[in-house]
Amino acid sequence: MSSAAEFPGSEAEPGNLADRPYPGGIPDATVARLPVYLRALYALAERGVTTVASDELARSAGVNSAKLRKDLSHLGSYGIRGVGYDVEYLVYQVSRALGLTQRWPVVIIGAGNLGRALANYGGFLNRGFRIEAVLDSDPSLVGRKLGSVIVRHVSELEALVAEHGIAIGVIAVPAGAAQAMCDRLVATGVTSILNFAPLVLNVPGGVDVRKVDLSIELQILAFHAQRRSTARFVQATDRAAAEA
Amino acid sequence: MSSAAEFPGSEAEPGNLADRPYPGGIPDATVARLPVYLRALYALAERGVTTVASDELARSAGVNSAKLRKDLSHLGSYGIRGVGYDVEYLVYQVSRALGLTQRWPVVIIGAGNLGRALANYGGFLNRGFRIEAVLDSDPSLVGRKLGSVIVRHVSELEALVAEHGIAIGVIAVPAGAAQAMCDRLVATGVTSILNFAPLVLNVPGGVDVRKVDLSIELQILAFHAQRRSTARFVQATDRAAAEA
DNA sequence: CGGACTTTGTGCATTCATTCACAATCGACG
DNA sequence: CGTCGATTGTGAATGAATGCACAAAGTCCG
Repeated sequence: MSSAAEFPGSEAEPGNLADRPYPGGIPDATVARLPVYLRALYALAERGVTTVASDELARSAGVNSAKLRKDLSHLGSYGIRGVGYDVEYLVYQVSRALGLTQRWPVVIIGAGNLGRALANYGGFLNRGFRIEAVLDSDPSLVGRKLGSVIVRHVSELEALVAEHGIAIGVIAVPAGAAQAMCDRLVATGVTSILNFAPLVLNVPGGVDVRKVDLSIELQILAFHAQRRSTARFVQATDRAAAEA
Repeated sequence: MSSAAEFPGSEAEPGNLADRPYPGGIPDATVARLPVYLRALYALAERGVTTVASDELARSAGVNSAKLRKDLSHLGSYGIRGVGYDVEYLVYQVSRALGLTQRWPVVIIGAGNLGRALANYGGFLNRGFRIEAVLDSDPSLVGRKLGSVIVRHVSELEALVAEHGIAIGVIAVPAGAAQAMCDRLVATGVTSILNFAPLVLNVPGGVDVRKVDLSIELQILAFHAQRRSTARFVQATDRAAAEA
C-alpha cells in the first residue's frame, strides 16, 4: 500500500492532475462499475480487511473476477501478484479515477420526498460531494432544515450557483418543472446535471445529463417476471402436448 | 440480474420458448429502453398526437432513430412504411412486451423519504403496478397514510405477501437492514426485487434483483466533469509547451 | 393508375464489452 | 536461493450493441 509514490504531487491541487492519468481513457462500462467497487472497498475497510483478492472483491461487488481485474487495469497496475490489492490504496486510486478526491459542490433543486432523501443520503454523498444548497419553489418549505443545509427559495438559484461555484445540479422536481430548471442551470453555466424527473431533458452540447429513474428498473423487473411466468406456461403446455 | 438456469428445458433449447411472444427473445439493451419509449409515447398521446415517425419518437426519447426502429422490430412489425407508428397501438404493444398489461402487486419496504417518494410517484407506477402495502419498522410511522395505502408494521410482511400475492418487493430501507428484508422476501417466495439500498444483495439463483442507486450516477457525473477539466488543463499546458 | 415521396425494417460492417485461459510475477518457506 | 502455490494483468476469442445505408413497402396526388 503506502501512498501514491508513483503519482507525486497529483492529489493536492485539482489543476495538478497533469500527467495524463489514464492513457487510452476508461471505457464507459468500467466507469459505471467503479462506484460499485468503491462501495465494496469501503465496506471491506470498515470490516478491518486490509488486503483483498480480485476474487473476493468481485464477489462482494457482484461481478465476475476477470472483469474486475480488467476494469482495475484501466486505472493502472495496483495489485500485487500472489497477494491481491491493498484496500486502502485501491480506495484512493478508484476515488481519484472517479474524480472524488475533490469535493464537488452540488445544488439539489426540489425539497420533496426525493430531494429530502438525497439530502439525507449522507454516507456516500459526503465522500466526493458537498450539498451546498437545497431549493424549492414552495414557500412553506423554505427555511426548513434538511440534513445540514437550509432550504432556500428557487429564485436564488443563479446567485447560489455563482456564489458556491456549483458544478453539479440535481433535479428532483416534478416532470412539469424539470426542463425549466434544467434551462436555468445550463444558463448559469452548470454542465453536469443529474435528473430524477421522469422525462428526457433537452440540453445544448457540452452539457452532461444523466438520469435516475425510479420506475424504469421496476418495469424491467416486470418484463423478466412475465418472461418467467410465460416460460412456465410454455413448458407446461409443451409437456401437455408431449403427453397427448 | 440473475435469472438464468431456473427453468431447465425452456432456456436450453431455442425451439422451446422460441416462437411466441418474441422470437429469440428481446435483447437486454432493448428492454432497458422500452420504458423510455413508453414514456415518450404517453407524452405524445397526451398532446393529442396519434401517429409518430421513428425520427420524432427517437428524438423525444433521446436516442438514434435506427436504434429505435431496431428495438421496436424485436417486438414485431407494428409500423406503417411511409407513415410511422400509431401512438395508441404502440403504447399497447410496448406495454404488452414489458408485461404491463397486467398490474403487478408490489410491496414497498421502508416508509422513509425514499419509500414515500415512491408511494407518491403516482403516474408511472399506476400503470402496470399496484402498491399493495408500505411497511416500516418504526411504530410511529405505522398507521400513517401514504398515497393510497396505510403504512403497516414490517412484521406483517409475510402475511401481506401471501394475502395479496405480491410478486415484486421494493427495498427502501437503510443499508444495514436491507439484506435481512431481502432474505425475508425471498423466503416468502418473492422472486423480483428492486433494491434502493446502497449495497449488493445476496440472493439464491432464480431471484431477479435490480438496483437503483442514487449516488452512482452522481459519481459518474463527477468522472466526466473531472475529465472535462483535465482536458482543458492538458490542452492549456500543451499549448504553452508548444510556444516554449 | 403511375410515379414521387416518405418511412419502415434489416443486412452488414464496425465498435464496444465480456469472458477465457495462461504467462508473468509475487510472497513464503524450507 | 530455489521451488511452490497464489494471484494478477492481459492477449485472444467470443458475443452484444450500434449505426449506416438502402431495398421494400406504404401513402398521396395528379
